[in-house]
Amino acid sequence: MIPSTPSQELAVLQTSSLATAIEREVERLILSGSFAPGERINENQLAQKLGTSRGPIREAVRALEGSGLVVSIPNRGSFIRRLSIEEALEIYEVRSVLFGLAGQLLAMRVTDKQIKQMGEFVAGMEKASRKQDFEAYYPLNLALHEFIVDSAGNTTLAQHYRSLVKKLHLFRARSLVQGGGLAVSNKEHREMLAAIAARDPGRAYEAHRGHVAFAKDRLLAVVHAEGKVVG
Amino acid sequence: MIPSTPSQELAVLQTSSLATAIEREVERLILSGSFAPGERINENQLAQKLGTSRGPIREAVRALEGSGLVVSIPNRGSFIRRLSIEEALEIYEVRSVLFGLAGQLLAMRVTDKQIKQMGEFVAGMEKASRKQDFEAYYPLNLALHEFIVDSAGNTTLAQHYRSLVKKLHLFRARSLVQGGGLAVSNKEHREMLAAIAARDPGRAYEAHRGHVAFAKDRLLAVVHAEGKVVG
DNA sequence: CCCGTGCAAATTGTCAACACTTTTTACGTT
DNA sequence: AACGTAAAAAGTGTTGACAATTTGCACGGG
Repeated sequence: MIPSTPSQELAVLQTSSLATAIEREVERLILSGSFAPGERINENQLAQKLGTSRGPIREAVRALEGSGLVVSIPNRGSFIRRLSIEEALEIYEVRSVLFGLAGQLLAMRVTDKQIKQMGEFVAGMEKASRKQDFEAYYPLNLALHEFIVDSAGNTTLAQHYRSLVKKLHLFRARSLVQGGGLAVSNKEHREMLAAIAARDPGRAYEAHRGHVAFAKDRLLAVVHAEGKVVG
Repeated sequence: MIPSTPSQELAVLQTSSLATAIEREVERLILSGSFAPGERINENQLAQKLGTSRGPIREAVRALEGSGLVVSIPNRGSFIRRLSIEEALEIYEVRSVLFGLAGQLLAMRVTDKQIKQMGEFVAGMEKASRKQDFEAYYPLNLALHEFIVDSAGNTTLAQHYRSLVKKLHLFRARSLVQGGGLAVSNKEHREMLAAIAARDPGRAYEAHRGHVAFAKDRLLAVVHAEGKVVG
């Protein structure tokens, strides 16, 4: 048989279903902010926009509800979840131990090549930090975190970690997340790298857990400061 | 308006939808073993059995896919997930730090009444253990774990923890999970309780994390022993 | 006897229509 | 003008039907 060369869109449909493709698209719309927290998802409107019917839309929304990005109220509709500061802090707590575990597991199995790769990420962030280049910093930071979680060798851990990170995107004040300065964060990255390079699981756990826990503290500090100004 | 007294089944439908009710029912069927791992979920058959149509069934299955109890293959159907020993061990790793966090958080907020309640659970298990009464032991053990996770004051943590426990039910050899004896487990429970009662977060984290980690080790030991006998 | 081919049954994927609920709008009363 | 009420519009919940794909099975060739 002659192998066909379908469009990339159709290629996706071969391994997943239409509902899954819709789920990814809606998730993208939510995480990018196109769908604002609290906003209702209009099934008819979305179906028309994506050139499909309501059936697959409802399946996709149901899946998103399970991942916590959407809440459904019977006979009322599905709404983009609104994340309170308390919930955001809760998520940080859970995320911190998961990231700690990722560091611990990575320390036990890391290769020299992976250490080198991590070093490049950290060095790149330090460079961006010195130049106050936030645009360059952000993707590198994301890449380092993804790299650590993916390299830990525990897909369950990676799935739950990613789920938490996605949920955090719903937090209205997520632009504040980097509040507290890049220099402090870089220092923590250095300690993480050192612990991994030393292949010390306990030290790596603490360094990674602490990194997220400190980020939580920084967020809390910013929110508190904001609250005092506003109220 | 006169409040109606609908059947319990309909009462559920008021707060959730038919798809959610179906999701719960199918989840129950899976966790109870009525649906065996690897088995396909026949949409028509299930719809007829539950007196509904395929629409809500598909929504429910889609949600279960998100929680990892079901895997869907396009044009083939949805299957009860089969959990390998490697995946089970992965889950234990994640569960251990989550339970550790639960213990840590509980130690920081526990009331005297809660300490007393925990003590009763532990005492009950010790009693059941002495009598080798597994039937009495199991629900008490479950209750203690649920109590700890629910009392930690972090719903995100509780949700993810429960999701992991449900997934572990898919493991074919879950009957082996208690392998290693109840006495050892009770000793760990005592240490957990002592750490909570002392309101020592660090000690509580270690005691709780260790409890699940040891359970993982015991499972691993049993599986290894079994493997040697078989192969 | 084994294997591939092709038809038939079963099953999933998708859609459009209908029933029911909620929300909005218009209207009349106070 | 404000409020309550009722009709109309909009939207969700559910169903049955049709299309497309996969699976099971009989048949015939090697």
